Amino acid sequence: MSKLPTLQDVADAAGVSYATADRVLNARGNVAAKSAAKVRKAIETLGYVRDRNAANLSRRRRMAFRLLLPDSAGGFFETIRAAIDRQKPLRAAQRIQLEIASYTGFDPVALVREIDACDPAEIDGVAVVATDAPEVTRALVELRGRGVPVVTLVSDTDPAARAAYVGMDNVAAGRAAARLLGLFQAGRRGAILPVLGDAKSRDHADRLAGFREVVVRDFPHLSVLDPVESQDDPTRVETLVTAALRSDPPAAIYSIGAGNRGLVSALQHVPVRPRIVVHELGAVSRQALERDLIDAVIDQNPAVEVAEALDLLTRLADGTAQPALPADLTPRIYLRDNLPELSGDAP
Amino acid sequence: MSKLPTLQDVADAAGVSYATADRVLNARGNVAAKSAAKVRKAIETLGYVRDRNAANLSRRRRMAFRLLLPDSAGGFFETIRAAIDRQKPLRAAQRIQLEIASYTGFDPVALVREIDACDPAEIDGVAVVATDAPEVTRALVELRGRGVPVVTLVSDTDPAARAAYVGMDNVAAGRAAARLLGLFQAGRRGAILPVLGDAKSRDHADRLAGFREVVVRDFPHLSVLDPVESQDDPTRVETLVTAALRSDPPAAIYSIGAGNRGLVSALQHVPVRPRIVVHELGAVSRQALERDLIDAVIDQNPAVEVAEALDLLTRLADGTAQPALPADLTPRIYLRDNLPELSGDAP
DNA sequence: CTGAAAGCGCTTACAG
DNA sequence: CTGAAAGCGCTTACAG
Repeated sequence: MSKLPTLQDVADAAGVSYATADRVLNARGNVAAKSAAKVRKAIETLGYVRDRNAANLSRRRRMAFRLLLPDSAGGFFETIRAAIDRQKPLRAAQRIQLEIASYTGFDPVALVREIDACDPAEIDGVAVVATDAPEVTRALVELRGRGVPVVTLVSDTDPAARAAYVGMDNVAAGRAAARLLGLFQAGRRGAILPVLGDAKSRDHADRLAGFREVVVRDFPHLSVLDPVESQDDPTRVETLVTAALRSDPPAAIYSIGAGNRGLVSALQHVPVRPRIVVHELGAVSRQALERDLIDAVIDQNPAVEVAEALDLLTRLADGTAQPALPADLTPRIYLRDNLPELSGDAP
Repeated sequence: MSKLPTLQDVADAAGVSYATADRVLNARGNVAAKSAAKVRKAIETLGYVRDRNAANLSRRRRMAFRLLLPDSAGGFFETIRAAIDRQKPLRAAQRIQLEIASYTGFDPVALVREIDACDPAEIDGVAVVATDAPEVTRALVELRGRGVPVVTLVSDTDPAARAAYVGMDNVAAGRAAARLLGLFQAGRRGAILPVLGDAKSRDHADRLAGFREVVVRDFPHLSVLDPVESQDDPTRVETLVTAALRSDPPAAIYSIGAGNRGLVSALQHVPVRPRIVVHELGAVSRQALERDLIDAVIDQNPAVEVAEALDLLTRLADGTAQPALPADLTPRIYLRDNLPELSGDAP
């Protein structure tokens, strides 16, 4: 373990005081050009790297991040909430506090209220499951104007309203679903039924758009049926899918929203089931894969997304250009063969 | 930013000295049962969480990890090397030094030499691309016996020889490849050609075994041809595939090893190409996806694996049960639609 | 423009 | 069994 150089070593090598070395390291100014040059050379030759933890300690850096989530119970946002809770010990040990604030439904007014409630004196960063509404954009822009870093999580909004979007590219996810189902048909003709949660929801609309794009371009022998809408309600999903399977069974189903439980129920006693791709790896979809009731799951690892959002906020709040950990948030494709081990992760 | 409690706060609340609070926090013993109870209660009620960074600083914790890699130039291990280099600034700022040691070929003797060269006085952890050879296992067991944490990376060995394996489950990868190609055939009969690098290499053998297992069980109408072996040489791959496509073209090809460049060349002017799944997302396979020369890539995100291995070693060397970041190292499936953005990552 | 000193929240000897 | 003190590598006032 060869000793790593400290700033004191740098100062000694440069023949200046610790304080001067610190001034050039942190570009605080008020240093003679000659001294600065000497320090810079010493940093270079010694290969000095600042100890980030010591720096943060002396700075008394403590961060509090607020995560703004829709209060929808069960399902996806429950998973997000669980992922946040699982991050708390890790972040607490780094003096980073995590607060969850829930807003009712996807109500823009409620969300704006929560955004406005973020006090720059208390909150060092905000991750928000956003919506497209202009009043939300306005509120976020204003929050950023007050100096609070903002990232959108899972669901994006106007780029001007956030430093970054941490979440899946839903258009890409739809495209991938189309590619899978298209290849599964192996050139045969057929119709695909999209089961939407809500056509007005941005992520669902994006997935459908990507899906259509690829089917039309690369699988012209396939047709996309008019989507049915379930409002993410499993019972409605079951009814809709059962009806579809009875009349004129489609060759494939692309389940774009939630309600996998209903889908699975509808499939339980079908003699020949269509090819099926659904979203979100949870207890239900996982079991459905294992029982061969569906073919593939497209997932946006919520745990990784949460971790990435927090890392990003930390770097933004720090101001300094910190190196990042690698993360790939592209849509993940799970078959029954490449499932991750269970870890209390699935809702 | 409500002030987080320090150990001093705990000591005050418990009515003992800082040192005593520290003794119970760190289970150092020599504390009266009554004092210990008071401290524990104070920790509980205050919600005290130790500042890990301050602790590490005062401990002068500096770590040096050695990564033992085969010296094979180009291709996969080049990517691993690049991922390690990209981790250096991040780890250096946390006082963690990274050293790469290369051993020739996959030669067990050379690897054992490198393992034995790890001095417990200098090295706080070792990540090794291992092989199955018994002498390697022996050397690693001995290294662990000297108190050095060991994890295997990318390629595993006897479980007794390491604390954990960080890498892809190659059997699962083979299964997933079979599932994809099986579904792509949509019930039609056909033959699949496996293109191996080296049948004696553990990871290739595992992939092939998983592949066969799923084809036999779930796609009995498909047959698996005798694998051809390329020694991961692109030119050989090209020759072998060209020959196969000329005589009796298979319905699909599963490229298990390296040499994607050769595969792509062979496919360049084929009128009707087979369905194709290959391994490792790199510049070549990426472009092949985009040009629709292949259908899917199965990838084991090397950058994430390296990060995970280093995190694991840090936790092992620390001794303390540190909370971990989420990571999913299961085989990743890329189509042309869900590719990650380029980031100088691909070889 | 330059420097000496206190303090961040811990751990580690050292003394009772 | 208990406590007081120094020090980890930085940053932040404060004084020249």
